Amino acid sequence: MNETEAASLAKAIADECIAVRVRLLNRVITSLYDRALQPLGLKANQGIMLVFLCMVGQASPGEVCKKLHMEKSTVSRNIDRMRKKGWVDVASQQEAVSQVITVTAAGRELLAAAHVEWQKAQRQATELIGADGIEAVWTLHEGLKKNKGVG
Amino acid sequence: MNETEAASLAKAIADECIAVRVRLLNRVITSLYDRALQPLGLKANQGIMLVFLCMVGQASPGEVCKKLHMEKSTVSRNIDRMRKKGWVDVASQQEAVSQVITVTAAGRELLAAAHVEWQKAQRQATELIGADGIEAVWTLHEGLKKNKGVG
DNA sequence: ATAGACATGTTGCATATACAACCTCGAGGT
DNA sequence: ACCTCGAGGTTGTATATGCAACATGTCTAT
Repeated sequence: MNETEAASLAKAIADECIAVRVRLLNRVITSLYDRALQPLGLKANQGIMLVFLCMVGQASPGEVCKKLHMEKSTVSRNIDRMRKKGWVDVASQQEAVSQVITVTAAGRELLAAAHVEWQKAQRQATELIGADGIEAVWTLHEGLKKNKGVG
Repeated sequence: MNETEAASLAKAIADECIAVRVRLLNRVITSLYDRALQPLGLKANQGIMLVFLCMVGQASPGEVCKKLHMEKSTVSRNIDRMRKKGWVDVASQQEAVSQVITVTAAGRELLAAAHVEWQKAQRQATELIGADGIEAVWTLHEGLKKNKGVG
């Protein structure tokens, strides 16, 4: 395989690859939200987890994994960080295997503060990808909900 | 802010948030490619960089950053890992600030091997998101190319 | 000339992600 | 009663990501 062959093969991959585009989109979008939330010491991912937990009231780590399609070790360590910051409580239910995560009052206050910053990022993201982009994101998300059962 | 207020605020965010959906999509899609490329010791991101470098022949780290919209520290460390594995060469041009990265013969062989595995992941991803999903991804990518100048 | 701005990379730190290995506990089967 | 198995979490290791700080070399304005 010489340089010319490699170049044309590479171009074929680059022209078609879904992962290239999805990962690029992820980096661009995530950076908008990370920067907006930075003053609160919150990253996009923990923000997403906080929103999910506030929404459902309480959940086990396993439920967070399933709904957000995050790896269990990621969830485990993120919950630990959030617990250390006082945003959530983790209770090992007596006689039960699974834990129960609840959001503290401080966590709810953080959610309220994050909402303001989130709106800024959401506005920037909307401007960046446009109405067509929004619709495209929703199309993709609906497909995943159908095929993966994610939240 | 009590639990009820937090729950409805959280639901409003979850229902609209672009980052939630983009990040979820990224995790799902990336895992398909990571698993397919795993036998080669290659992760999706280094695969993307390898494809880009093969396609253009040679590039500086800065050019990789711009085209792939990756942070310069990410590129710096990834190039270093790829150099250690013998996939690329890095030459500090004499009298020049910027470096020149080229793909080695081993790197081109890896590209050829990765192409086979890539096809598997690409097929899985296509099945997962469907024709509508493909079109949506392309819509989003075209928008980013227009607004961000990415490759 | 020389000082300061700028471009280019590297390194430190923290979080995010994922696979693998491990631990613990409860549920069934024998 | 005991043993295995599986579900649920934690920890180890590695890569990915991004901000901040730093190092270095170039270029420009004075």
